[in-house]
Amino acid sequence: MRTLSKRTQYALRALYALTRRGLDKPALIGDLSKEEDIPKKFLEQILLSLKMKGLVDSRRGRYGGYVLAVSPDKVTVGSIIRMIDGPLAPLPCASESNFRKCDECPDIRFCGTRILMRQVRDATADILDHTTLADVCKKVDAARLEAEQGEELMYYI
Amino acid sequence: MRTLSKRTQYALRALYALTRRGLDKPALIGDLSKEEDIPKKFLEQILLSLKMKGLVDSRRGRYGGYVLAVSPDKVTVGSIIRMIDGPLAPLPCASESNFRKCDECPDIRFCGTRILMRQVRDATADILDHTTLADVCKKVDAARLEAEQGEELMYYI
DNA sequence: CCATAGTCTATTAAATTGATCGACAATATT
DNA sequence: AATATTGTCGATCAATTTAATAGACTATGG
Repeated sequence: MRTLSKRTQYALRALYALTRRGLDKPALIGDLSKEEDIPKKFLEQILLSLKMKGLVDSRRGRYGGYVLAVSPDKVTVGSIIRMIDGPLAPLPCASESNFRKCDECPDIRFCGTRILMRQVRDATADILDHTTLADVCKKVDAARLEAEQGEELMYYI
Repeated sequence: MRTLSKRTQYALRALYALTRRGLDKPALIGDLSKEEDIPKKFLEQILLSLKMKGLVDSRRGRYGGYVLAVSPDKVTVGSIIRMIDGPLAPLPCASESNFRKCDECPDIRFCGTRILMRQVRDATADILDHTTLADVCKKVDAARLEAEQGEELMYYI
C-alpha cells in the first residue's frame, strides 16, 4: 500500500525532537538536521509549513530556533499526517476528512473496495488519532527501558 | 496517507466481476473493460500479471476469456494488494511481508514512527487478510438488499 | 483459412516526490 | 550602526512512479 512520505517521516522525527527539548529551549534547524539526519534545506521547508499550520513557533537571529507551539499531549500523529500527506484513508472515497467520490463509481454504497477501505481507514484513524507526540515519546522511552533491562539480564548469564 | 493505486483498484473490480460470473463462463477483457469502466489496454496488463501469479486463468481465441483460477473464498484482498501494490504497511520498516530497515535509522527498536506504523499495519492486515473476494461480494449484496428495503419503506410514507 | 481473443514489449505523458540554490529579512550582541 | 546569526521564501531540478497507449504477434475454434 502507500507509504508515508519522507516529508512526513522527517516532520515527525523533528517534532519528537522538539517534544524532548521542551518549550523553553529553541532548537536550530541546523542542529535538528544533523541530529536527526534530515537534509537541511528540506527540513527548512517542512518546519516552515508546520509553522503556518500553528504547530511550531520560531524566532530568527541569535538565540532563535524552533519550539513546539502546542503541548505535545495535544497533538495527535493522525493530525500531523493529515496536514502533510493528506487523508489517512487508502482511497479518497473512504476518507472522512476529505471525501471525494471516484469519477467512474456508479454508486458508492455498493462499491466493495470502498466498504473495505472505509474499515481500514477507521482502524487506522483509531490508532493515529489517539496517539499524541507525547505518547510516542513515552513509548520509545519504554522500549529503551525494556531493552536496557534485557541487556542487564544478559550479564547474569 | 498513501492511496491504493488505480492498478489495484481496477484489479479488484475485475476480480469481483469474475467472482460473480463463476468459474464456468469466461469473461472477455473487452466486456470487463466496458462494464467496469477500465481502460482496455491497461486491464490487459493487469489481468496478464494476475495470471502470472496464478490468480486467474485464460483461454485465447473463440469462447476464450478470463476466469478465476482460485475459489473466491480462498483469496484475500490483502494478498491481492500485496501482489500489485506491495506491502500493506505505511513504511517498509513496519512491514511483515517485506521488511526493510530505513537507511538513516540508528536502531529500529527505538523508532517511534515505526512502533506506531507497525500497529497500523497490524490493524490493516487484520482486516484485509481476513476478507476474501467472496466476502466482499457478499457485503455488497447485503448493502444492496439493505438499500432496497430502505426504498420499500419509503413507499409506505 | 479466418475471425476472435489473449500475449508481449516498448514507449509516453503526467504527476509526485525529494531535494537543492540563492537571495532576503529579522534579531541580538558589540 | 555594524555584524554575525538564524529563519523565510520562491524557484527550480532530477528521479521515480503511475497510468495509459500502441502495435505486432500468437493461439483457438469453426
